[in-house]
Amino acid sequence: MRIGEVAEKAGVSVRALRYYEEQELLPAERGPGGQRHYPDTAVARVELIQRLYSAGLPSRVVREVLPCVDSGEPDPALLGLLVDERERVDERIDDLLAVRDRLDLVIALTRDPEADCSRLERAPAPRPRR
Amino acid sequence: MRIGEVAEKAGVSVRALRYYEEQELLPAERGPGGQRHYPDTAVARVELIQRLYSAGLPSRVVREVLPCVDSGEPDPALLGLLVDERERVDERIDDLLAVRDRLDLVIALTRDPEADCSRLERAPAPRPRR
DNA sequence: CTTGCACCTGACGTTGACGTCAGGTTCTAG
DNA sequence: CTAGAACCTGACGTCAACGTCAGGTGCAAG
Repeated sequence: MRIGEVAEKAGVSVRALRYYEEQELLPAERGPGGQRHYPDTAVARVELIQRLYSAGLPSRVVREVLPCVDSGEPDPALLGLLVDERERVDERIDDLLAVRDRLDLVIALTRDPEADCSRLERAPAPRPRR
Repeated sequence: MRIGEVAEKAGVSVRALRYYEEQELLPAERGPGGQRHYPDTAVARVELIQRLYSAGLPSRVVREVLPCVDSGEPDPALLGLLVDERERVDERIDDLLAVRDRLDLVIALTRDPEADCSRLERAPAPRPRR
């Protein structure tokens, strides 16, 4: 596949794909004219990259864990890093759930000001930050 | 409370609090010497701001919905915006859950290469991006 | 062959959420 | 009263993940 097709299928810009290559997140073969050529698996890899970014993993970490996470190949040297990041993702999930609950509460109150506001507590017991 | 105490309790920098005031996210009273003074509720508000940022809400949206979300005061004009953002938060949660599952899989494989890898599918059926 | 779109390589611009530094002021402990 | 910590206001720096522009090349169609 050429770059434009990958970009469209993965829902990202062409620029982003060139950036990923530069960052060594997504290698590309080159045709005789210098054009990039990608295997079909590239689309899924881009989607994974996007999810990792969306999960808030810093680019350095993405670069380190990507080969391992993408292929499923275990790498004992990365275990600690993987566990740490899993922990952070978990915390973020809790944050997001709290925000969602908060939004739900306000939405419910907006739709029906007499709604049962007691089901959701005011503040969902924040945990210590970094 | 003075700015340093709020910063410590909320786990953010003093600079961040001044930035929040500048962005009209967190107003501050001023003492005679020009020093900022915050009510006790400021700590919770800062934590909420952090969570909203962490949830990926753009600053413009945070600025708009913060008063309403913080106080719980309903504002019908914001209903659409709130619902939209709730939707986006939901999508991010799904992303994070997928990433966590992925990390769990690799961690399990690293710890025990003979583990049951079939329980988690290779790709958790990505939904269309923005 | 040429038109036109997709692609190429630099290289500079952008945005958000602060970090950091300079140079001065205010507050608090002894 | 005085030292030092905590605070103040600019103002410039930073970093990631691209956007955008300029100027040139590759490739499939008619």
